[in-house]
Amino acid sequence: MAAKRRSEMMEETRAKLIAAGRKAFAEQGFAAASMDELTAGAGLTRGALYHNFGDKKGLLAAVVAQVDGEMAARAQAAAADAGSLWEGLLAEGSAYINLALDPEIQRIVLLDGPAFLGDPSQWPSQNACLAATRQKIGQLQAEGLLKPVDVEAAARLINGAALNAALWVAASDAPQTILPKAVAALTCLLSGFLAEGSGSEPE
Amino acid sequence: MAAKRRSEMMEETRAKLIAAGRKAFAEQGFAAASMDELTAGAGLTRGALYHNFGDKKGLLAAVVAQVDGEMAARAQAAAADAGSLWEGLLAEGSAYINLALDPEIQRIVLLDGPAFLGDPSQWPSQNACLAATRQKIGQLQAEGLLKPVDVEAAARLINGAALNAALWVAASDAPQTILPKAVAALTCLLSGFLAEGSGSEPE
DNA sequence: ATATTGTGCATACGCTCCGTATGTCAATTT
DNA sequence: AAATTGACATACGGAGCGTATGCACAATAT
Repeated sequence: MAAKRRSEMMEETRAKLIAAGRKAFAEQGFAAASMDELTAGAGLTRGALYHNFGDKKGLLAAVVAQVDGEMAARAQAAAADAGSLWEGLLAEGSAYINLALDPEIQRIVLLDGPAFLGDPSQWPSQNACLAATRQKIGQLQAEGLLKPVDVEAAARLINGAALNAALWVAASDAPQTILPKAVAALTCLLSGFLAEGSGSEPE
Repeated sequence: MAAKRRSEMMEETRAKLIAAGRKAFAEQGFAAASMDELTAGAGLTRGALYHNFGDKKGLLAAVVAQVDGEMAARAQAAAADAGSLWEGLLAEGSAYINLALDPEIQRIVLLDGPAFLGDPSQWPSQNACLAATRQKIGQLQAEGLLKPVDVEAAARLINGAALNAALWVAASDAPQTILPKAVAALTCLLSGFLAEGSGSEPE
């Protein structure tokens, strides 16, 4: 392996720490994860961690930002091949439920994130998922397909409903049987935003 | 003060610990709260705590159960003087948003609760709030006013949407101006559950 | 090329906190 | 009244976080 510049080394250790943190936080939860174990697993010590991220919560923030970005990408992908904008919103909604079934996402982003970093809308990563939903709703509203509700409020409600549904599905005995129920209920809920004679309603 | 029986003393110390825990968890969060300080504030030691609640999470569970019960009572009260069952559901929904604005409820029940005790539906307190919503939805559905969605799913979605909206409202700069927006959006969402020609739609 | 400075990270230390094991004294039992 | 139970306090050990300090190497200066 060729010699590396200092900045490259720095980025590499950051990446290693984030990867190790992601694994540890997902498996044990943020509170129970030990910084000593975590860093040792990455071939480093706590010194590197405090130098790069300030403190334990700093690493959590970095991990959350990474996972959040991946979530947004996956949700966008799910909504990409939808016929209409409205179907795109529905697809994105059910994609959120599916995303939240991922234990890693659930633990890190949905449970520990809000508990230790506070409200998601104030995270440095600025919650890419929420931004995507906001944008879709804005478009739909501009086309007159939705009732005139506050865009931000609608996005928050949708995301909140989806992630809570996912927590329920994930904690149940037979996730695969009640997952469709959750998606159906979410679709139902979303139809409440539709303007009266928009013509976009399913059948 | 007259002498007390042993069981009465026991209940009294439990109550004192729960009260102290409730205060400490609300002000500092569960993770940051010190059991030594907490118990000392109640004129006791950690010995009493471990004897009565097993461990730190045991106390959290007890506190959550208490607050959860109060939440359900307040939500029921808000929905009590509604004209119709449907309006009752709407009132309950906006009541949840208002409840979640309470910093104590937010911190203990909505943030630390799920993070440290897991999914609310599996709490020993069995989430009285959720049960109330479930029951209202069941009634409405029996009367044919709602689309045939899964009752549990609908209840989870509604509660999730409401609490997330509240987190958003609470973290904002001007809560009082965006609170009505959140309530309006929730009302909108809920109307998605209404059956087509139910006649219960507002105007 | 040698010296110097700065930086990335490791090591060492103190402090706090949790959980358990043990002790103690009052209340109940017989 | 002696014994036993149980509620709570005290004492102990271990672990973890954050900081202060040290070290080695890279980057720049001369």
